[in-house]
Amino acid sequence: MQQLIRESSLFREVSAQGLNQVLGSGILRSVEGGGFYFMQGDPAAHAYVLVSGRVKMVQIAPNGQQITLRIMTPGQTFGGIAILQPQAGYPATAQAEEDSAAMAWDTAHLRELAKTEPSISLNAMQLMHGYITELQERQQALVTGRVEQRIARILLKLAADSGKKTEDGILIDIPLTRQDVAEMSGTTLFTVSRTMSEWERNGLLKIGRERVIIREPHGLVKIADDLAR
Amino acid sequence: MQQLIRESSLFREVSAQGLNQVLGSGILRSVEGGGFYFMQGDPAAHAYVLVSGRVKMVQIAPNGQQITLRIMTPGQTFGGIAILQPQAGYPATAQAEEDSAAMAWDTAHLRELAKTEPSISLNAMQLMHGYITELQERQQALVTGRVEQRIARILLKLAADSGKKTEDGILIDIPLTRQDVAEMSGTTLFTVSRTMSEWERNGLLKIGRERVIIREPHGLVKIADDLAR
DNA sequence: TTTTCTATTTGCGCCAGCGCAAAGACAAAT
DNA sequence: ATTTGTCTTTGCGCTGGCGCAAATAGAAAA
Repeated sequence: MQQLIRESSLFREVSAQGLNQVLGSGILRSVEGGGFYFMQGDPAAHAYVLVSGRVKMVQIAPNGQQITLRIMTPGQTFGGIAILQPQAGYPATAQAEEDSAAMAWDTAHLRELAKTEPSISLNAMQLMHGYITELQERQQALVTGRVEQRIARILLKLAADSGKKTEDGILIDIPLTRQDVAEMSGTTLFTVSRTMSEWERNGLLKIGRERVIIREPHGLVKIADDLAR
Repeated sequence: MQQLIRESSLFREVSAQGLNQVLGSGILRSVEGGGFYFMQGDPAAHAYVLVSGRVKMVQIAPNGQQITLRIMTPGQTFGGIAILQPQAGYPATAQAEEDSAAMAWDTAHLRELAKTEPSISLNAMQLMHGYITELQERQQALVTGRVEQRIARILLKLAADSGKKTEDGILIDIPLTRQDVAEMSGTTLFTVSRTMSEWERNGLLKIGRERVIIREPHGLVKIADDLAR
């Protein structure tokens, strides 16, 4: 657990004594599956490092449609904007997908810590930079790519993040509904189902209820990178 | 000019002596219309504050299609990620739309300055947070909204940023081609033309070559916010 | 086993928006 | 006034992907 914090994206490179302060000033929060750490727009009062479980960052559009931004695994940071004035609202909602726990630091402590440990600020910026890059890539895909490509990319990304090798291919080791994939790729449940079924017929995937195994990553990559439009 | 820097998004709230250092360590670069301050992927060596002219931030997709992220006006910061390790590449390309000039600071100086003036780090984070919010909003619009809505929003945003009141309505005070609008709203030149012509017929807009006047902002807002889909 | 609940598939119809091509309208240069 | 180059409009045809509804299939509970 200390290990996890020390290597977390927010506190890596923090000195030994700094780390003690960090550990001392954080509090542990646990949220059961389906619950929320915070909702989009809430004043950004805490930054979190996930300790156990899985947490989904989602956005909810005015019309109620959901967009899943990312699925976090232990060690990852969310709500990092809390370093700024808490007036800044959280830009997304953090929902636990299963029972989970996370360490939390409030704005005041964070700023205090950042004063003596500048790497915290840098880490936070690094994180934000990462989000920006990711968002831009996604936006690019949305504008320039076909739905098919977007789905392929999401599957590959999931495989990279939580893939496990099996004899059949790479298993995406999270319960994953077609709806989930749709929310991540900006399309509908139906289109995802049709597309993935097609891929199963071609032998690219092996799919089951809430399960995806990638048989031929290479084939997916080819689809994802295909320039033709 | 000092005025501009003092009030810029990157250096606001910096102390008087800090500001002197800032002014001393920056260099002035000018780029003629069509030229580039930097290209997407270049190592992020400098952060800039625009002094004069207009600069467009664009992304170029693998297939060559362009996405315009924002159009900067004097006082705004671009390339702010340079505070991080320059290994981080710029996430977008900065192209001058007309003859322009900008103050530039390199990574080493920035970090030095940030050490004594912590507000610089905070400003940078604030900036990044702004981008993230903007990108997320745009992504949401891309996924959930109709093309019509996206165009309406872009026009409203442009009006907010560079609108000038005239007797006919709000003039968007930048030369703006249909292609530009298309790149910002993630659609095509043709669709933009058709949509805007329609709006002109309905009296919402008055349009000309590279010119847009919003006659009834309220009508556009209604389209932009319309939940029906 | 049977029931119940939720996830998934699939047929069908539909239309928003794309892409091309050709014509028209401006603005600046000659 | 004429030319040249760029921006804009518009007709036409096409199709990817959406949305609904009904059927099917798994998994878990009873």
